[in-house]
Amino acid sequence: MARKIGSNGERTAGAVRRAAIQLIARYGFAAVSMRQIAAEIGVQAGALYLYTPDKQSLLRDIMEDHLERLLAAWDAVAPSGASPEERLEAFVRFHVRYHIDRRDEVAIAYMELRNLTPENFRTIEAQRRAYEDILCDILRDGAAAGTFDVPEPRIATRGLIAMLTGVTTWFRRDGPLDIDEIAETYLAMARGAVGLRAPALA
Amino acid sequence: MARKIGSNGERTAGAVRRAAIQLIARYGFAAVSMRQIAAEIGVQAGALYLYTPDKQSLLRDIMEDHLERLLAAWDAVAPSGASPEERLEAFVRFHVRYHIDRRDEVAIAYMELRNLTPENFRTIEAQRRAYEDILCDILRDGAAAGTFDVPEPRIATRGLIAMLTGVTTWFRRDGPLDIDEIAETYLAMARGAVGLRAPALA
DNA sequence: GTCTATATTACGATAGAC
DNA sequence: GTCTATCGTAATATAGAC
Repeated sequence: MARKIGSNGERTAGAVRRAAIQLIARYGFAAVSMRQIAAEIGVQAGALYLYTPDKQSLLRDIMEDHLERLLAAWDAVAPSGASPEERLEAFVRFHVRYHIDRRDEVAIAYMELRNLTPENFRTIEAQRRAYEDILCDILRDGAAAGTFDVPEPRIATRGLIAMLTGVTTWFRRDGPLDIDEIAETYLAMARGAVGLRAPALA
Repeated sequence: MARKIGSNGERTAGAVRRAAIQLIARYGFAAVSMRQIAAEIGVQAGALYLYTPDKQSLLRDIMEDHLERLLAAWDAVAPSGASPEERLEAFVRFHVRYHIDRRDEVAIAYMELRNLTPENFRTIEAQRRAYEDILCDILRDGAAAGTFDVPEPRIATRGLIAMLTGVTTWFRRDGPLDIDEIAETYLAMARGAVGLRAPALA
């Protein structure tokens, strides 16, 4: 969806997006009205339609941008020429940190799939699948190399991603553990789940 | 919520509940209207209010009944006097099977928490926490006995439950794997995640 | 026990003034 | 670029006939 060119419009466009993400993550797409989003940023409901053709497009754009950024962020840190074990470690640490940092978008991407039109769903689902395939390839390579014990890579992939993503439902910034400690705890579980022993120190 | 005494009412009460569960699981609580639920069972919207005082109570009752049944079902199969390892196995098999069998209720219990009033949320959250504690106690006992390697039992509990419950999002009855095979795959991952080696046969 | 009819409120989206 | 005003529709819930 095209952005308008005016001066204040740029600011408002961003504000619309941020307010929509926050409100939809908290209350759900169907429960949030365009009026609520408008009120959150201090404009009237009609003004929102300068920045989105309709409510559905707002949801699709939020999810699409999130998944594009997620895939790009992994590409930027993905280790090349590393062993499956090293790639798994990098993926777990990346996933936990990224999903905590973008909790609202993550919650929307996971919970609001059913509020997409069929056409929009296909687009988003393909992106989600591309992300899933990153981990699945790591598991397959590790199984092929004999370092992982993973008889069903697709099931293991979904199990691990569900486990890791779950952190977004309970993590609090003021909790007893910081992000790195949590990531290491999840990493130890993920390593065990694919049949790797604890690293040397233990 | 009191049930009416009439003859046809008994049947309709059950139909309301079943239709509500199915529709809310599929489209989400906020997106489903009382008219839709009524249409699904062939009555007018007004007739629903013979069986529930309002839409919110319908949601609370669905979640409350589900969690009560879940806790009762575990009590019925929970092994007594067993080792942490045996209890973990029993829990994983129970959880996977029960959550596949009651997918609609499970989806509602996990996704619609934010649509509960604060008071209803507290009730449901306490039940959810009681279920979580079952697994957490198993992990703590295993860690205390030295058979599990679980430095953070609460995090491990949430990770495992998220992993196991994820099965409800992709399982298809006509898929290549039956429920028992899937449960064994998840069991192997869960065992590894808590630091148990694969059982003898491998 | 269920219906029709309705009160009341809110929704998404658009039109036109400024 | 934003506002006010509004159109058309649909929501939850209730009242009263049958």
